[in-house]
Amino acid sequence: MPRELIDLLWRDHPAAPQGGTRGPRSRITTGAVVDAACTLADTEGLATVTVRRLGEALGISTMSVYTHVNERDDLLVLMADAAYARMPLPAYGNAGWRTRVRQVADANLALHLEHPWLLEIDDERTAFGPGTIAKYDHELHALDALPLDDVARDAALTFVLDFVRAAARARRRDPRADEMPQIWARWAGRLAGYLGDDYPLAQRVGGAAGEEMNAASSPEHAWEFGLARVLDSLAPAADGPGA
Amino acid sequence: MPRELIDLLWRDHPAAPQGGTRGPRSRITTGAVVDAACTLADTEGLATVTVRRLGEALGISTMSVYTHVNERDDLLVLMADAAYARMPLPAYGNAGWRTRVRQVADANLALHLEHPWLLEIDDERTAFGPGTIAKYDHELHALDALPLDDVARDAALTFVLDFVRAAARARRRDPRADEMPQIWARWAGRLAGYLGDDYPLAQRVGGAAGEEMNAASSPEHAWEFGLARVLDSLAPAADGPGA
DNA sequence: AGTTAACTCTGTACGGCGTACAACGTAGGA
DNA sequence: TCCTACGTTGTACGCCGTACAGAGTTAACT
Repeated sequence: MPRELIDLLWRDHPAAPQGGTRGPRSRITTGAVVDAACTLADTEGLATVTVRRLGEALGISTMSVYTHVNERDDLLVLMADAAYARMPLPAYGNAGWRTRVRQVADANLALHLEHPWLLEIDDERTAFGPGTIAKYDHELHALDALPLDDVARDAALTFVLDFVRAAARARRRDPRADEMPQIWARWAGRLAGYLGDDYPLAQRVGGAAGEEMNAASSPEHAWEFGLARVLDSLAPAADGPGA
Repeated sequence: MPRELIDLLWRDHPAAPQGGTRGPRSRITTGAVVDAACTLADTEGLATVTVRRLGEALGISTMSVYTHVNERDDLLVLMADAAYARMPLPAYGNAGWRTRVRQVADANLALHLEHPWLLEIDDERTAFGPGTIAKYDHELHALDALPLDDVARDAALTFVLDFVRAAARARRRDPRADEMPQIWARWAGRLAGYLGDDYPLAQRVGGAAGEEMNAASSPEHAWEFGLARVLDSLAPAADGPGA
């Protein structure tokens, strides 16, 4: 089944090619492969989503995976689109643009916290998937009330989503997090020796930011700080170019 | 020479351990390994920076690389810190905060365009390197004139730099760029068939954004759009919390 | 009904990767 | 002089993605 990626992305669409009828029916669908890959990535990280482990999880041989997916890079695109497709896209009702944009930002943050591996997938071809397009359309409508032309509307949405991605990246649990206390214990003294009294501002601010990061409340603080600024930055457009 | 990463990062500092004097002098320094890795990444991409290729480029055996660097992940940290260390950090003079922040943003954009592989390195331990700390200190001073406490100042700088990283990521040349025209030629018709008249907003805006992206002037436009918004979003702080 | 062609499934194999380990060579300190 | 710390290297192991060829299965065609 060497169907092209575009047809695999749209495999649930009525117009999608279904492949010939000859030969044995495959025991597994492309959708099942993608789902298995997603749950594997959710539970053990994207790095463990190897073709071999995926075949094992599905109860098929390693090479059989390639019956349903052309190559690993394609699989990553399918995974990302599947994750986007599963996002709830609640109607905005008569909410104002601030509420709408905040809703979009919250939904995307939740998405990336639930599927951190999405941050590691950066393939332009994802843009042509049905889930991605549906999400894009829905999120563009959050900006309906703002007087932006098409290009500016796309740029504004990108601006918001890039902020969310950066916030999600900062919140992501470092795979080295378990060792960091020991590492820090070994490093702190030596680093202090190297630094001495140099860079007092960096030392003070960095120390404060580091403590804040362990304060548990920090991520929410940084999120609110940034999101408020993002919203403010879009506000002038709402009041016309003269504001 | 199994020195710890922290000591390798600060290898040029007078207080850094130099290792014993016994045995043959190594023909190559850690700095040379890092430099070779950076130029290799600049010219052929980070994926080609393998231990084997690095040894080849340096004229030493594969395993000799491990004499100067503990593991590949450590090498990436050293590379990132080296890139930061090489950034020019010009004095701000009496420029206002807007000029300063713009200068910081421009410098970081230039850095990421010159070394796109920096976007692929995301290791918290980089924060403890001398180049990274010097850069951090310098950039924090760009915000001197803004009435921000330490935690907010760090958050504001992160906000700016995250925007720059996202912009650089968008400008980065996709490794699949060469094939995209052919891919698109094969996909365009089928995608139109799948989409039909659905998602008219997404189709219109996406089309406009896509055309704009081929307009060569687009990246500068998006950059100016976003940067202006980032600066505006910091402005209220300058006028006090009441504004 | 028999043949053919399309299709799934699988095992083997190749060239890559990071790196553990042991052997060997080389130099200063005792 | 011998010891010992250190640099250098080759081999080997367990991963990875995937090309390829063969075997088994089924519907369509003659």
